[in-house]
Amino acid sequence: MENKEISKIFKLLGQLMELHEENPFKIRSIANASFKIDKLPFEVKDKNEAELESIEGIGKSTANKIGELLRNGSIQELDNLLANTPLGIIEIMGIKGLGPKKVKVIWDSLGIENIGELYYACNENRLIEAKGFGYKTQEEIKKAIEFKMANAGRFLYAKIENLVAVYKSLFEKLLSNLDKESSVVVTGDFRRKSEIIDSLDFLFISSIKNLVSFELFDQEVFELLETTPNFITVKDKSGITIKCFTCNTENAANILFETTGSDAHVVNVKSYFAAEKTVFASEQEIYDYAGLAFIEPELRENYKEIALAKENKLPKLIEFNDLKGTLHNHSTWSDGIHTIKEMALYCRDVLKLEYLGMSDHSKTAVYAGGLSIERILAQQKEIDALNIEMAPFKIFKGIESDILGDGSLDYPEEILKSFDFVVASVHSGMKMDEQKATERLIKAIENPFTTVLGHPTGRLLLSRNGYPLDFKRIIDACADNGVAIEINANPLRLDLDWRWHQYAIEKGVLLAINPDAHRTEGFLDMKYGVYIGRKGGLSKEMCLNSFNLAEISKFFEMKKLNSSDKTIY
DNA sequence: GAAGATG
DNA sequence: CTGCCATCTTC
Repeated sequence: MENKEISKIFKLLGQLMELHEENPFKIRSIANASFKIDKLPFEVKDKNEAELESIEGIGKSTANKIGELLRNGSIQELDNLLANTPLGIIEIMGIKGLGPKKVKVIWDSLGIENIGELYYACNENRLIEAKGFGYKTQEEIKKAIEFKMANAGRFLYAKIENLVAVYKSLFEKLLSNLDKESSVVVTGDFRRKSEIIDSLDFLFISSIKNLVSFELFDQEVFELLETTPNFITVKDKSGITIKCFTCNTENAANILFETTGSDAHVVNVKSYFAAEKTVFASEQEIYDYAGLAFIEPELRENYKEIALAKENKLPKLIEFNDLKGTLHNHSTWSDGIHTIKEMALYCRDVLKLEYLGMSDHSKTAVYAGGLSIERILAQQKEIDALNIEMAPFKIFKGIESDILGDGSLDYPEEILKSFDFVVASVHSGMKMDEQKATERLIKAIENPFTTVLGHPTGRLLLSRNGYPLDFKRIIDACADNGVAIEINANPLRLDLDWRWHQYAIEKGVLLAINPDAHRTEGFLDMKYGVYIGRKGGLSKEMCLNSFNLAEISKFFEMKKLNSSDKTIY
């Protein structure tokens, strides 16, 4: 069991204790332990109880509970609480805006025990009757429920990556019993590397007709949704839809092309066919037949890729190895769990990068350990020393500066001046309308010290919509001011959305694949940033952190040179 | 810790 | 009715 999971279980335990009004001191210690465990730089499962007890913020009883959880896979106290709490109540606690206190109020006073009832109560305007609830809260909750419903059964790419491999090998095994020559390939959303996956699609290639029936599946695990002779749809326990297509080896290329989609792409490619034809030896042949250059699966979204293929002007898509460094990362100076040195060593020795951009949180982000001016100066001293020690590897001094409500950055000019680069991002006031949010961002972009615009919309996929933006104006402003835009590589963000990459690239705006790492493993998220950049048509030439050390040093210097003859206010 | 909603 | 403060929740 990993720290993240343990932390989540303790969080739930704390919430349930609060829901059942247990001793506030005990609740505090459990909540505290949850927070601490998530931020530990080592795995709790590798330590014994005595070692755990010596961790600041974890006492004897908490250490015991961790031990119990690791031994038994459960905690008795939690099981008891769970037995006394309807499942629906626990689901309700997962809705944004509702913590244990408020959930208790609606459970007790309105008798609501599941999300359906809660939604009904919102629609009947009954929630405002409960103490602590007003019209605005009711509408927020209603929206949150609608958002949740609309996203049920959808999954982040990164969340189901392992599952895809598991199912693929399972299906391969099942099929090989029937046909030694059979093969299974992944198709659909996943093959196109969509940021959100609505269904896992597999293509079974075999000479046997009507190969797939529900008998193939473990009916304890899968629920049948739909079946036709060459197609079956099932749902697994996690709620994801799995589509299995079958074809023979002769039409495999065609069916792979069609099931990969997107539908609009397939239709558009076929419109280039001189005559209807379905037998191809490979996808390459399909594109040849249409008079188009081969189009990588992730580009097949009918977003100009066909016009580019027609002119043979498709970009050479970026690859992980094109990245020479990484910008926008956190350390123990703010809310990261590894020191600058640990982060730097990982970049240098494991990832073989040439540089690391540190950008901890700025002072307004107090909840994330944002840096006071004094601490910035101290951090920069540490970086200077590390740069001598680790040369030629380079650590750039940066900051993730909050963009305040009025669009200004978080420090006075003389401090902003001290950084090699500044990532400017919004962390507060996320409910602005399009006009206000756009003006605010443009003001931050026009700040001469802004180097990179961080996670432009603030979205968290499947959990929170970003604020609305006029993307054209934002990107145009970046082009005018020489500001790069981040592709935040955290699989939950992937923000800037790939649908805007082409426009940015056309305007000459560089995109930075930023992991936003809070620990060494966080750097690996850059893989997802690369995937989504590829989807947006990003080449290494337009990626800021594909620049080598000399190039990016020059880029930062030029930006600073330009900013020195401008003033902010 | 600040900010927004509520009472 | 207003101002002010306490509580809950999020970032």
